[in-house]
Amino acid sequence: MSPKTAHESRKSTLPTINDVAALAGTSKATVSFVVNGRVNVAPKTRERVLAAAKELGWTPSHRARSLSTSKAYALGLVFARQPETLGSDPFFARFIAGVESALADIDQSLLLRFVADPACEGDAYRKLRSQGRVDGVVLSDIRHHDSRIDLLEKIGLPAVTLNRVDMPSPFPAVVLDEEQGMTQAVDYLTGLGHERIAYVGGPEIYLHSTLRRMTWRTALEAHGLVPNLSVETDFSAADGARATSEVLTLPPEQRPTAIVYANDSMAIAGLVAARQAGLRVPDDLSVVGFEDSELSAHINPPLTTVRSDSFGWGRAAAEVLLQFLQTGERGAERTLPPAELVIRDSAARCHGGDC
Amino acid sequence: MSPKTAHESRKSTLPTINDVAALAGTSKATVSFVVNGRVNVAPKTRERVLAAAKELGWTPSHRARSLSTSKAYALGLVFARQPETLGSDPFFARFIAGVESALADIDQSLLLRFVADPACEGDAYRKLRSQGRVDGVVLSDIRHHDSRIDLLEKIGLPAVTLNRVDMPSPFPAVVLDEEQGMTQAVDYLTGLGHERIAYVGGPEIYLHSTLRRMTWRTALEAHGLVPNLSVETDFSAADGARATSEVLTLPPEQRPTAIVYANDSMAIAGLVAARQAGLRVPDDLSVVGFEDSELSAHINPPLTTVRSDSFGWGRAAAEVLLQFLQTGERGAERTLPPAELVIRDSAARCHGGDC
DNA sequence: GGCGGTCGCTAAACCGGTTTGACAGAACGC
DNA sequence: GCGTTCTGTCAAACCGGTTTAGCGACCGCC
Repeated sequence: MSPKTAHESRKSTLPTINDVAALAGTSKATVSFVVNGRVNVAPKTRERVLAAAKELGWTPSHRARSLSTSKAYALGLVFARQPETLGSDPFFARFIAGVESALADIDQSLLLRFVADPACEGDAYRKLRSQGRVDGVVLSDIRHHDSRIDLLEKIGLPAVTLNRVDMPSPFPAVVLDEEQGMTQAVDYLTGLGHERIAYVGGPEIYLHSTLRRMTWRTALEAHGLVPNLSVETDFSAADGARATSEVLTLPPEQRPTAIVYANDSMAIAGLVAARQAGLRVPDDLSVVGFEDSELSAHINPPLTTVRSDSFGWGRAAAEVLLQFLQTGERGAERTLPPAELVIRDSAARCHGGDC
Repeated sequence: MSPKTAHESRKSTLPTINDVAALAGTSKATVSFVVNGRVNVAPKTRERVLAAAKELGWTPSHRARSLSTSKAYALGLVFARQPETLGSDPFFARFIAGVESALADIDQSLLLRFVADPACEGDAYRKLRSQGRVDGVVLSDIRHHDSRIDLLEKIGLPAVTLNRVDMPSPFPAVVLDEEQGMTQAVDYLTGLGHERIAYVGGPEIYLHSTLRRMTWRTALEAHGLVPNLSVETDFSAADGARATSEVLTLPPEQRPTAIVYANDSMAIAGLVAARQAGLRVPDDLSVVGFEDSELSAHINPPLTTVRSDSFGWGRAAAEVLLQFLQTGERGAERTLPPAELVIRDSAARCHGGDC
């Protein structure tokens, strides 16, 4: 660590706006005006200030700026899930990366919080608000009549919701149509001749779980089929395997010839369970996943699945929330390109049983 | 939104320390002393203050506290990876959840940043520092002679490194011995009679990639075997499959009878590729993974893999960094329980070829 | 009774920005 | 030539905490 230029070696204290003002021979106010592009500042002065800032390597202190403007310049994201289940969920990483990408561009940041106990969830939001750490929060994993909506409205913490909620909400939503992908999946399977198509879904406490199941149901009914085969799981691979085994123990004439899963982990685990039950995939059983994880293209057979742009969803969520914070208007709903079926090889023409 | 009690409906402005002081009939200083458990405050006064704070629902403003103490109460974590590769990496979610768990306990927070371009990496750290958004950073994915060490020292941003670095470092390290798991894996395979054990590793720019490979090499040599089968990948499932195919095109007498992978995604993709090449797993080829992803227990055959406690690693990293920030002393190195081989069914006794 | 010391508390300075109100000086209108 | 507006700048207040210096009151001691 040889001494560098004067300001780089003085590492104990960062330069402040006062240093810049002194060097530029102006007042703090002028410096502030310059960096914020505010009122009229003479071009010559502006340049002197910018030169001084550059020389000192000064950037406005986020802390001071945050205090004086009463803004946190950060958004929050509270996950009420076990880290275990997040690890295998490709949505998670992609989504937060998307949020982050929108925030980093404008020097804001993302504050992540994990809570195990749903009871702690409310406290987490309250604390985020009362400590003033975030300007708003992104609400994912929306539940039926989600109590967070009322809570956030009460404590005055703005939010954006992932997809619409099933109640009046003062907050904007960013909508990614997953129904379309689900419908495509069912249509695709019926097109292959399947008539008994099961659905292995996520926990019904989540709105999206129910929505996906209802879509599956509606799509089946549209083809005159009976949606009587659905199993609820906790989203884990283990539970996906369990659900699969369960549904495959049915007598052959009731047993599904195709299964749609709520995520790829379960689809893969289910596929394996089916094989262990003596079925060939896709010959005896067709399998369709959801989310399109990295691995799904590399298993055998490559997994047909429903892909959605989680990164884009995260980015859009951040953008919508930021705009909501600025304008205070819910504004027009932001809609993303719908989820789409990507066809690989895990589903095939139905030829067994009574097809 | 019916009006609640007085202070809850006054949602536009949060209570401040002045409100609390006024209600308790004391000065701001006394309130500050109480919440920080500082100098002597009469028990009666303390209670009055606490009661007032509770009644108003007051929590010290993070913003103000941050400015006056010149601390950010946040740690940073910069990932120079594609979000895609993070999504499938179970390490990522577990690790950040671990860091978060340590921070949330003490009302600090984690600031995540993703950079695509390595050139942007330095800027990200500089900005974090000059804006004063974090008190320190966690350095993961350490590279050979990692330039970040010098950079952080120069700009005066404290850090903790995941495992030791290969150069003099002023920063503490939190060490999780992955070599032991790798050695166990190789020992286990040789114990099963394997003599040609390949290694499909990650990018050699990472210290841990090289370290794992060297450990594989050393372990083989300890058994009198020749470590001539190793392939470098980019950690993706696709590249794992590619590497596997590559190594399996060797003539039978050179072809490996077992492969150790640097992560589970590659192991699974590799396993599938091997089958497509006409090999049975584990009969013709044994496969060992790394990381123990959720799915690995649910594929066929269940994957034998090396498990490390990423959550604990994250938590420990945060703790070590926080202590480093407080004391300024690197302190004793923090060592975690080593990675361990978990034996499932993807490796078996070698019976083919010249075993 | 005088004195030093401790206890409990407060006023005020400070952290580093933003923002308001005022004020010179130049430009302008008549 | 003088009043008026406009420009560019700055001093000072403010955001909401922490921290220091200091001040009465009370204590014990000689």
